[in-house]
Amino acid sequence: MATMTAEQRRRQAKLAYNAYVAECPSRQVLDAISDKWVTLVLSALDEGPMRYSDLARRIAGVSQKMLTQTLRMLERDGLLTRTITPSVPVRVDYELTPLGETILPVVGAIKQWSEAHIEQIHEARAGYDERNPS
Amino acid sequence: MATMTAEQRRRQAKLAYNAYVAECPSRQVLDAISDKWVTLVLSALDEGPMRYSDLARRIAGVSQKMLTQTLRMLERDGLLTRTITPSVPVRVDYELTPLGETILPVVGAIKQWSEAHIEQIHEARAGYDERNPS
DNA sequence: CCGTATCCTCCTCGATACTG
DNA sequence: CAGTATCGAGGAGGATACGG
Repeated sequence: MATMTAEQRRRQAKLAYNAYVAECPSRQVLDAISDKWVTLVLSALDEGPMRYSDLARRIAGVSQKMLTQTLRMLERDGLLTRTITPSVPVRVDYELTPLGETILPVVGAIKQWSEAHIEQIHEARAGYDERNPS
Repeated sequence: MATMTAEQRRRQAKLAYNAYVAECPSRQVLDAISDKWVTLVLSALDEGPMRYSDLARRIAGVSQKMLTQTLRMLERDGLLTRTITPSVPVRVDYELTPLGETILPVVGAIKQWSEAHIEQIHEARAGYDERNPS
């Protein structure tokens, strides 16, 4: 449309850019693993398969709702499998898939960088907060 | 308190666990870089210092508010510097610090894993959604 | 040019209660 | 045991308008 105002063109560009960013693989993966409980679940399962109740106990702060939601997301993304044993009472086991295992080194890299540099970050924050009170 | 109920003990444990997780270096760093605009800003600045308006143009989808907020966070964490030149009109330049540069490989690792495996994830999602309609 | 201030909306997440 | 259903508070983030 040649008759678009500059205003309209800017909005269009913004929408297009945001759609593009949303499709970005890095963005999708980052969104997935930055979820509060995801790394905790993945790390726990790295030590072997676990039942729902094991995970709930191990990750003490999580609510039932969030644990279930997190597990469903990870199952949907193919990072873990969910196996139901229809005994009474039922038993549900979760286990990392090979794909799920391949992402652990990435999480490990983040962990390593974090532990190596968190001190510097804290110092930077303290300095900044001192220079900028309020 | 020995007179605590089981209910109270569970709440205590949950609070303690959440406080512990909040302090975790990985958590803090993950929270920082998983922000929608952070990786885009860091990547842009990897190519060299930039003015505020350069960043705004380059990252087309961001609002002024979010761009400023993101830059302040990164400055506070010591990942970039902010230099004001009090000309008229003012000029503000942003530049990565050495610390900021060291985090780029981590972001790169995420990007690499994502691009290598996003296809598998999309297939897993499609399969899951087919098996679980609704 | 580089922001701040305000308002307003959506959406996440926890708490709680209930079920096969 | 392993969830689902519902509600409500709180925060993130965009739009808009204004300021140094």
